[in-house]
Amino acid sequence: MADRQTQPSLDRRIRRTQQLITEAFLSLCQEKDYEEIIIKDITEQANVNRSTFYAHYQDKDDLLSSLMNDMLSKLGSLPFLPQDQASAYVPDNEKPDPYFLHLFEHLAGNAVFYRVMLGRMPAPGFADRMTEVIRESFYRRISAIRNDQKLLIPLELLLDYTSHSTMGIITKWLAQQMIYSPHHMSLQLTRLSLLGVYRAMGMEEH
Amino acid sequence: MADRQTQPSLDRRIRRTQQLITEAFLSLCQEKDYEEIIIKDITEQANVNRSTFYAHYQDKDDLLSSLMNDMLSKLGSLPFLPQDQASAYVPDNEKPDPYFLHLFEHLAGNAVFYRVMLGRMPAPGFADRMTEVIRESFYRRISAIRNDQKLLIPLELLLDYTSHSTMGIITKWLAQQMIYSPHHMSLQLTRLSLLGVYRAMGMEEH
DNA sequence: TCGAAAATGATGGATATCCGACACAGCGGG
DNA sequence: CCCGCTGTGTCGGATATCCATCATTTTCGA
Repeated sequence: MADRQTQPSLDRRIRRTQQLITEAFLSLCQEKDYEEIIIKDITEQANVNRSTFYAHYQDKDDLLSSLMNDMLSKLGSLPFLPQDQASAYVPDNEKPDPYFLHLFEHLAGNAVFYRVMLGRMPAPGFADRMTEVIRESFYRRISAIRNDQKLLIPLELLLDYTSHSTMGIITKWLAQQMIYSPHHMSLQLTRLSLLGVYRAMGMEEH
Repeated sequence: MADRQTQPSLDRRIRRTQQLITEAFLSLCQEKDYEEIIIKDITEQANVNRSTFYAHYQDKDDLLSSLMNDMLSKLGSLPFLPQDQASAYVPDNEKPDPYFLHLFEHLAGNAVFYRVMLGRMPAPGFADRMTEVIRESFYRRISAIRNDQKLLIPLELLLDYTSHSTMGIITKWLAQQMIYSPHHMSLQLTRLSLLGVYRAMGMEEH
C-alpha cells in the first residue's frame, strides 16, 4: 500500500474509493477530535461499505499514516523548474521562484489536509516531518547549483533557517484561509529570499 | 429505469455512478451545446467506464430525459407543510408559505440542473412541463382546502396566473445567480400571494 | 462491576464496474 | 471513392465493492 501513488495504472475504482475515504476522513477531522472518529463514521460519510474500508486500510491509524506519507512524498517531489521550461531559474524580483509556486499551488490544492494536520489536530510529528521534507528539497536545490564553492553561511544553518521560515509562512497562510493567492505568496517568498538567502546559496541575481 | 427514484434500497454504487454521470453531464452542458456533447466526454468527465454509462442509460437523450423526469417528479412531490408540523398553513406576512420554501430550497439544491434546463440549453419543453408541474401542485393545494365553495376567479385562470408568475420569478432568480436566499424568495412570493391570490383561493388570512 | 449496545474485524456470495477488444458507423481529407 | 480516425454499441472476463452476517472487542450507563 505504501507505493500507491506510484502505480499509474491503478484501477479508477480504487482511486475513487480512496478519494472518498480521504475526503470523508478529513471532513470529520475538521469537526471532531481524532480519537472520537470511528471507522463507521468515515464509511458513512464516504458512502462506502465498511468492508471496503478494510480492503484499503488496516485501521484508522493506517489511513492517517498513509495520507501523511502520500502527501509528504508529493511535497518532496515538487519540481524546481516551471512546467514548460527546462532552463535554470534566475532569481527575479518580479517572477516567483517556480519551486515556491509549485509549493503553494500544491498546498492550496490540498488545503484541507494541511490545515487539519498543522492546525486542528495536530498530527504528531507531522509538522516536523514536513519541515524536514522542505529542508531536503532546499538541500537538493543547493546541491544542484553548488559543487565546490564554499557557502557564505554554514549549510546546516542555512537549511534550518529557510525551512523553518518557510514553514512559518505556510502555517500562517493556511490559518488565515489563504487570503493571498499561491502566486502572491510565492512571489513574496522569492523576494524575501532575494534579500539574502539566494545570495547565501550562491545564486546569481537577475 | 423509470422508477429509479422510488427504489429506496438501490445499491449505493448505482446511486453514486448516476450522480457522477449526472454531474459530469450538467457540467458539460454549461460549457458546450447539447449536440456537441458526446458520450465519451461524459464518461471521461465522470471518470466512469463507458460501458458503465450504457449499463444505466441507453444514450445521451435517455440520460437527459431521465434527469428531467426525475427532477420534475421531485418538484411535483414537494410537501405543502413544514417538515416538523402537521397543521394547516395560515397565510402570514412574516412567515413564508412552506410550499414556497420547499420549492426554493429544492431549486437551490439543484440550481445547476435548473439553470441549464431553463437557461443555457434550453431543453425542449422543459419549461412548459415544469410550469405544468407547479400548476398541478397549486391545483392539489386548492383541492385540499376547497370542496364546495365557489372561487372568486375561474380556477383555470387562477392556476395559469399563479404558475406562470411563479415560473417567471424562478427563472429570473436563477439567472441572477440566486442572490436572494430561498427563505427570502419564498417570503416575497408569500407576500405577493397575500395581495390577492390566497384570497382568490379562499384562504383565511392571519 | 455488569450487561447491553455499539463498534470492529473478518467472511462468503452477489453484483456493479472495470478493462480491453471488436464490429460498425460517421466524418473529413486526399 | 478510399482510407484513417474517432465515436459508438456491445461483449466476455476480471475485480472492486456491495450486503448481510457472525464472533469478538470496546464502550457506556446503571
